[in-house]
Amino acid sequence: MDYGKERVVALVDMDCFYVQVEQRLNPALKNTPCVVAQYKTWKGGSIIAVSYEARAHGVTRNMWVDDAKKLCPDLQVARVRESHGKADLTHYREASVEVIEVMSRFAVIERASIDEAYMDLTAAVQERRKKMTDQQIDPSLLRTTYIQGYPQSDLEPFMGDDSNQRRSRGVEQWLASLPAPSTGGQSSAELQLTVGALIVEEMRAAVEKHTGFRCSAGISHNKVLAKLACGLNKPNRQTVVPLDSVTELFSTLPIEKIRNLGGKMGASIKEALGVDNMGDLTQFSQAQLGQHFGEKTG
DNA sequence: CATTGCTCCCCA
DNA sequence: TGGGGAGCA
Repeated sequence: MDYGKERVVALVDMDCFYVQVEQRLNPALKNTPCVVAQYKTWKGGSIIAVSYEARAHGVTRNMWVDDAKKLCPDLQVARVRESHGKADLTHYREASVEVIEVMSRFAVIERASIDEAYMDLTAAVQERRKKMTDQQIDPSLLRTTYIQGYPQSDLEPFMGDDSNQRRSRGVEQWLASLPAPSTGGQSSAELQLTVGALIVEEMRAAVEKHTGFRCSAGISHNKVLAKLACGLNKPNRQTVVPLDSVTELFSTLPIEKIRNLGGKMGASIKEALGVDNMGDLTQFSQAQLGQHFGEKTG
């Protein structure tokens, strides 16, 4: 039973979604340090979404607006609509529906929150592969894709640190390592992920075209890895996490970075087993985890 | 009062 | 059915 390679799963996450909604409404906010805040009376209100320009100044979610202005004096503030004295998020929910509608053209969507959705792309990948016959995949179709673990530096000893050049070399190396799509009946797991990434590139382009909103995405073999992948390169980028990259990725990954292990659960695992990294966990057997839920990661 | 709001899950 | 805990944004 080759474990966990059979599906292609993606997570799409809108970049600072509430900010983008406000920026579409008021274009003067585009490309500026700005936040969305709720309530006004206490310390200027609390911040619930932050543009990347504002993040560069150290502004974070949950900060008071008055404190954020100290870090970023020309910060612009959009306010959440209030009705009956409560924050009213219907505005953002409606924008979320727009996004979901576009994404649903490509696959069945599982809405995870107002700005995140999972999708199982396994069937869509099989369909797409039938149409692809034996063509090679052109790297220009993976314009915003990162392959975790690539470029392998031993193959690329003199690589600079220009980030798009590195990204691009990684994709080229990865594509070169794939078996030819036409050989054999069923494709490798790696090829499936690549075709998944192709579909997600197209989906994200369609979302931006029809809604104006940008997003990031992760593509892997299960929801936990897709979620982790999505966070590796933001904003407006997507990341493939192949199973072979997981060992290295986990070797330095704090347990609380894994979805559902960010709270007491993760803390209790650390204490009970005396470990810090996901990599340290692999030496324990399934039996030790049986007490709790059964999400596997590979 | 000073995160807040939402969602999922479990249990009475 | 609703409250409370947990996790997340």
